[in-house]
Amino acid sequence: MDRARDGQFQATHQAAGGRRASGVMTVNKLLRLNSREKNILVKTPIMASLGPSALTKMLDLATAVNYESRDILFREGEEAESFYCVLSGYVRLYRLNKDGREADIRICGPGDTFAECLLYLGPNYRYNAQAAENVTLARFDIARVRAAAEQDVDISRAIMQSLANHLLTTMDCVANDRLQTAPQRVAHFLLTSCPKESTSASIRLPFQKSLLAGKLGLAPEALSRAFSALRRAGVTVRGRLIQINDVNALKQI
Amino acid sequence: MDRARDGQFQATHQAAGGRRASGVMTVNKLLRLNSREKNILVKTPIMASLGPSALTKMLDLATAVNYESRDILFREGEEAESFYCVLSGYVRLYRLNKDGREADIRICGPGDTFAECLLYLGPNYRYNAQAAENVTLARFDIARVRAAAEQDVDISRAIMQSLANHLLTTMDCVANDRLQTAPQRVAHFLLTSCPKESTSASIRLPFQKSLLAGKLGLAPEALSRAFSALRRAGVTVRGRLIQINDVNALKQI
DNA sequence: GAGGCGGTTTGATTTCGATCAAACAAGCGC
DNA sequence: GCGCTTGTTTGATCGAAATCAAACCGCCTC
Repeated sequence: MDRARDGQFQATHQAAGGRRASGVMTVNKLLRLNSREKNILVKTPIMASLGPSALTKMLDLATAVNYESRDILFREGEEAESFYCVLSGYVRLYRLNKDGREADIRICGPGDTFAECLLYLGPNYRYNAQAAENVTLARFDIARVRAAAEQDVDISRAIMQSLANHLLTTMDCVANDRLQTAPQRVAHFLLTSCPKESTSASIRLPFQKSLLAGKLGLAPEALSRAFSALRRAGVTVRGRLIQINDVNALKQI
Repeated sequence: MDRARDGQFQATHQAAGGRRASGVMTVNKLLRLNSREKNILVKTPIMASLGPSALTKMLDLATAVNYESRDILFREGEEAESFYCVLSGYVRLYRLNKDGREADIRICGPGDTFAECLLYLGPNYRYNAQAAENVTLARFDIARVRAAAEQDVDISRAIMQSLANHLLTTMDCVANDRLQTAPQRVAHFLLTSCPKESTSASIRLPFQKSLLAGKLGLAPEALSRAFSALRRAGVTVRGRLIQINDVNALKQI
């Protein structure tokens, strides 16, 4: 269970993210996945559709990495060696403008794959990636997976599905940014988090509110105000716990 | 050259877009591509990487369609039978909110492919598509191309490259929307339209300003004001003609 | 050349969310 | 449980762009 059982350490190019305040070099160990991690990985969308032989190939190519909260996984412009699949925790993908302001492009949680678009594109990462909390990731070498995809249609089909999904999700994001106000975005997010066909629900946010704010393209203050605007629609917030009294009222926002 | 030489008409499901004020049923003819159209198509990114046999297969699957300005190609929620590649003209992909307000998600010009993500996803279109001017498109049957991609790695690789490109472009769009002001977006657009390594340039917009506004997520008025804000950076606008005196000044915006 | 039409610009106003600052709450380590 | 750190809320203000309205302009038709 505990990754520390294995003494195999390996220096990586992510020096920036690998140091903690304590001065101890942390994680960035490259290991085969343990069985718990494999169990998670095989259930992710990108793996679930693979046949047995393709699945084995991909599992063989996967290594496990841990990052601590706020570690930088990679930066925009760096040469892209790997893409990733989140096993636990959350990762922020974001851009910087030239004043240093950040904007989140996507928040990746368990089961999400990111940077896999570089399998078929230029050699550099196109955005920054940072651990939003302690995370465990499956890492895949881009060149090797590219080769595997050429051999195995299952793999390339899985990648295409993943790309197509991300594309639609990202297009949704553009449309939502351009069409919806802050309370509407929050309402929409809550509705997608509700079990289908329920009239009321109670949700626990899977991450910090500031991360949700970034995901929705809002400042944290704006998210907070959006929540309080939703009180009149029967939404009660206490910490990460959110009570939705009337799902239909939320849909009217 | 003239498509009208051929009398083959065919009723399609796009009844909405097929009628003109004159009462004459227009276009929506499904034809093999003529040689001029083929020449354009084979140079598009999605076709250019194909080997000879894959190229032949795809050309065999392509039909040509014309739409007039403002015709609706398809609507969100409709069953998706085809995806498209633009041969000439421009197409808007957009979403509606429940008040009926529209937001553009993407503007597709010559060489651009759209809705190809549905090859690997649900059966319905996820946004609306409208001809922004008279357009000629290559239409591909989704089911047939899906089958062809299973057979031919060239084809599936080309689709993946297209998907990966759109994904990155769309992520850029999210980041730009969230990080850049109106003048910055316009400056960025102009810079991408300039020939590389030039100190000054003169550009002709390929489409109406109102379309550019939508592409940049702005109201037409906001685009107009952004242009006038760029005057101090040496940008002169007369109709569709744009004179950029100092490319480097634009980069500082 | 006169009109008409669609697109663009300009002006005035409003709205929404960002930003700054400060109060507040909640964990968490000790 | 205490105190610090970090995240969240609240308030006040500012700024950017949307909206509404009207003027303007270029282009096409007749």
